[in-house]
Amino acid sequence: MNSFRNSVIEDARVLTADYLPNEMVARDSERQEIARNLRPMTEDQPPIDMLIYGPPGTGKTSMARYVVEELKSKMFANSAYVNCFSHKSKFEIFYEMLDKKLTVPRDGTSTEKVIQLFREKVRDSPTVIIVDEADQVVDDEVMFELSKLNNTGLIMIANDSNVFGHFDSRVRSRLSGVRKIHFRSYSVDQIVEILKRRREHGLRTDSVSDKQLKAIAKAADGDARVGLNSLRTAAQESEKQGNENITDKIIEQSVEVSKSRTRISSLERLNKHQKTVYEILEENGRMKMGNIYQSYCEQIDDNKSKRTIRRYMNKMEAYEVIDSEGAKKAKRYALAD
DNA sequence: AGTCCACTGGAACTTGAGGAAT
DNA sequence: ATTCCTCAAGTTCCAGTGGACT
Repeated sequence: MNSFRNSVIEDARVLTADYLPNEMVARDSERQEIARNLRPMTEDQPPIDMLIYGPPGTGKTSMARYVVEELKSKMFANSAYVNCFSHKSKFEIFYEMLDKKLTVPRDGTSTEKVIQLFREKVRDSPTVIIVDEADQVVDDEVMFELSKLNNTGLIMIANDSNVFGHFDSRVRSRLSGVRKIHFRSYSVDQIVEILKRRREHGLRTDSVSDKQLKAIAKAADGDARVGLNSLRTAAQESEKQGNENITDKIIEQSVEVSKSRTRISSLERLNKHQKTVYEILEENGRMKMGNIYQSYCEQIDDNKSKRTIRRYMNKMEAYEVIDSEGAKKAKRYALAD
């Protein structure tokens, strides 16, 4: 790829959060549990469906992909991945999981047809379906259809464990056998370990010290993605400056850059109404619902109903953009820290 | 300890866009 | 061209709950 000798970076791909490492740090029991639930597939039996949940940057998606790759190395199996943040509807979700795309974007193919095509695809080869950001799915039929499919295993990924709350009882009972697996935030030491392994494969080894990795890990606050982005940003910046080693100053800057970048990217996901709520909380600090909604209506012409705003806020809370404390009348909302 | 009511979240209903059927 | 159907997004309605206040 690059014929020049790089001063710091040896393999940039290794430093991205999407890179799938060949072993996962500190998630052994979770790995085993996922593998155990999929294992029946190797004996032609239906696997146990799963919900993996936990805060951002705790390795949920990576681990799911990791275990599925592991399974594929042991048997003939396929996998399908769909992220429901950008594909929310029944049509889009099934369409995304097909590998032969139809004429883009929509050629009048009905949702039923797309599901039928997916069924055909899955019929002859056992398939693990990874449904990322499953809490974005509003239509409970999707989960029903997915859980009904033969010859497939289902891994759902979400931020909180209560994603089925709004589904109807038929779907809930269908999903009642789903095994829930909790991914907790990483400790500082665990993030250091993750960063060390990436350094080993992606960087010239002595370009960044253990102590510096620890500083990055501390700032990442349990979110491995933030840690990895900080390290990559620091490495790229040093490279650009032609330095042999990453300096503390660059580390400090990169941590800031990457933290604000994550914040911005989660803010970019908010719609206009959610942004208004965000700004109100930013300005006023901790507030109760009534006051938030009142200010919101004052600031915006085409205001949505209170119920809708509350739904939006539930989402913001699941994505850790805002926080709440107390219950009922004493409940107060604020920006997440 | 009793009443009040702000807040929550489930459920049914409405709206509007866009494809399918005739 | 029109009517019908499906789907997503939002609204209206409402019962339950437990803090706040007396």
